[in-house]
Amino acid sequence: MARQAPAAEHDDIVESLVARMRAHGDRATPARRLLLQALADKPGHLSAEKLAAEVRARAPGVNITTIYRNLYELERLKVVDRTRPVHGPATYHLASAAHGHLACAECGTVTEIPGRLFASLASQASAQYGFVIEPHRSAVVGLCSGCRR
Amino acid sequence: MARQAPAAEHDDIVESLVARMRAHGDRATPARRLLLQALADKPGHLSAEKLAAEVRARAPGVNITTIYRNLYELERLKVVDRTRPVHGPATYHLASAAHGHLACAECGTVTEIPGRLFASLASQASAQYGFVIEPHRSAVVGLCSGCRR
DNA sequence: CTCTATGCAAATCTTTTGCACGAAC
DNA sequence: GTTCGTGCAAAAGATTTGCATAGAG
Repeated sequence: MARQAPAAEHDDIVESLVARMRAHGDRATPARRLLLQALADKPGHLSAEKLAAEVRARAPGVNITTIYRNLYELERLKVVDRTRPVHGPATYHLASAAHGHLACAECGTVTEIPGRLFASLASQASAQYGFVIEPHRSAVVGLCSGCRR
Repeated sequence: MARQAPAAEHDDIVESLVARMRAHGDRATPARRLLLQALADKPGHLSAEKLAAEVRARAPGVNITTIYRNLYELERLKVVDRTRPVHGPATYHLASAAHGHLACAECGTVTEIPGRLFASLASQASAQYGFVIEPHRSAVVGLCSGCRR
């Protein structure tokens, strides 16, 4: 339902995130709302440049610098996750449910997988190295089913 | 033993890798030998710039471009692995025994761990997504024991 | 001698920073 | 009215590319 209004569906998500920012003393600006909306609307992992394009579709004046500065702040607040693919610019997405990433070295595609697949690795890394892994920030490199052969 | 001649210890490794390159039609140049030697001598994960410094210690004229071009070729031949840390330039190291990486998001340290810790994740990624992971090319992000608290 | 590898300079791509002005509270 | 956010320009950092020449086979 509401197939014609995909953006509106995420208004509540955006507002709750704006509230979260304000709780940290950050102000609620149009550019921020639009950035959060772009992150909420687009399921995939987007680069700063792509996100800027999304924001500009509604507010043409927004500079890429603003996008970077807000992404940096959002990352600090753990609202968004930043992942670096094998090649090209870093990608960003809302820090949703626990999950990890499979990044294809060949085609660059990033696939989300449930965080529980990291359970075994997580317990061993913790026990043997005192290292606490954060799957949502990690990209495990390899070859996807399409590029495998 | 041979504590005073750490570089010489790896001469055979370097030569076998040079041979491997020649088998692919690549020529054996001084810059390449020195790059491979730097990779063999230094256990850690080094950036192109650091590797250039190592090479220049013995051959001052070598350009960073040459380093990048050779690293690209070595990566293609699967002689070296390339990993992208959370921040900063990509790092390179010899593709030795199967292993993975734990990259601390706080201090940037990269820790090598045995590839077998990825066994569970590997089998599930393969079974459920047809994705073949390559732990040696992957950096699992998190917090190291020192930065954890 | 032929073809690859390198040096050098310049371009490209991604991200960060300084500064002055405009907007949120 | 203060303080923070943004635009613009420029810088910085990392990597790639074009071209002429030096060097390996």
